[in-house]
Amino acid sequence: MSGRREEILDAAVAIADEHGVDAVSMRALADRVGVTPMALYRHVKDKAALLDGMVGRLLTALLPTDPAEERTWDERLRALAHAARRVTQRHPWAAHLLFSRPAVTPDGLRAVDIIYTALIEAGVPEPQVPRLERLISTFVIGFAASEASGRFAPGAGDPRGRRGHLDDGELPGHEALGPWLGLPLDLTTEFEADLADITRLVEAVARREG
Amino acid sequence: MSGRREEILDAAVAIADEHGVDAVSMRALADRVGVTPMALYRHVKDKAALLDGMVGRLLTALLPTDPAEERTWDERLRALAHAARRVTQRHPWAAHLLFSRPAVTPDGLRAVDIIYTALIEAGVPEPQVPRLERLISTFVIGFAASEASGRFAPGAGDPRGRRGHLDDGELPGHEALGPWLGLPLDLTTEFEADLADITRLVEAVARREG
DNA sequence: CGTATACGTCTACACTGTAGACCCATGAGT
DNA sequence: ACTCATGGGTCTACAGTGTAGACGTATACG
Repeated sequence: MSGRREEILDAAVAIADEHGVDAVSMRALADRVGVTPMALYRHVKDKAALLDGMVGRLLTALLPTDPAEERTWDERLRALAHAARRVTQRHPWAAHLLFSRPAVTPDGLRAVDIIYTALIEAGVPEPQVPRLERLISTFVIGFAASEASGRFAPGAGDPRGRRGHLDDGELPGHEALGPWLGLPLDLTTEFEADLADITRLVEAVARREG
Repeated sequence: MSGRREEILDAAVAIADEHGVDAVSMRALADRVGVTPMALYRHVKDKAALLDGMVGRLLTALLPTDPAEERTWDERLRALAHAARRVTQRHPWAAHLLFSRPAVTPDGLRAVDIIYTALIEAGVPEPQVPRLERLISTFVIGFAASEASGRFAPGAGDPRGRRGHLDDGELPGHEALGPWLGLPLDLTTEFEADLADITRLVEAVARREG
């Protein structure tokens, strides 16, 4: 009940934001809270549980603050997706933790539920809804994690420099796309385009047997 | 040049497979190789570089062994996706490392190239190809990582038991889907269905302006 | 012969998570 | 008024981590 646990989790999040998640050690966290390392174990079972708790705190921030019921299903979906991306931009370390820990926290379930209701409203046949929820959340979290950890970083996709010792004939695709690779990429508009495509995917599934 | 490095990386992979990736310590690895911990640093810059090298080894296994040129673009895509999933099933620890390290290794580029050529063959307008490649690889790796780390695990999606202290009214989506949640899920056929949907997505993009 | 080069060893340091025993304030019950 | 449980905090100690730095040695090549 005591807000002490939340205090601790927030301190841990702050450390991770400032110095990276690796800087979150029990000792450093204890220092920050003004307490002995072992005292933390009264509020947190484990270091693993600590990390779980940290993402839990962020999940809360992900949910729409105002019910905002007015909008259409695809706008609600997009809003949630953008919120998720915003969180992982502010807290890059959190991105790949979202994969490890199933979203069984209340807030996690609430997020899943938003997707469920959106898909139902879109006319997706009910048996397909859970699958599409997983497809969407997987992509969104995956995109966020990729962005946060540099998988999309400049120099990853193409750069002529990178593919040093491969015969050009070995990478026909890269060769064909020469002009388009290496452009600076705007991940925000790319994310938008991806979401639009996925929205169309949902509509297609709904049409197939709605 | 020396195959020593590969020997070491393979030993590390073996340890990770047997006892989890956390069991891959420089000391444990050194023991396994029959050498002193510090000797490893002649072949590997860092622990981080060690992990990179490990996923590099797996990437090699991902690529199609025989050129297998006969097939259509979507079959080649599906084959690659399944190969990726197979790898992360055999080596669950590797899944989320794939997100951290950009695929700049030669084998990584080769995999990207397979997707590029498939998309071009599908008729996707060239400027859109890199984006769709990222969309697809993000989803595939995301699916693999989710599966490997239990995000899809039974008990994650619904279970009545889990959503203990939430008013049922708070999760209308879950309530509406009651019957369909909690079914045992067959991730292989789900993955197939997802890939089919994504194939259709690609076709739609190709149609839009092909 | 001499000298690189590749490979390996030993020692040492700062740091990690956490088990176990102990302490102290508060408040409830009898 | 006395006991007792409970929640929070402290100290010590241990086994394990990655890795910097100095030192050794055996093979291959000029």
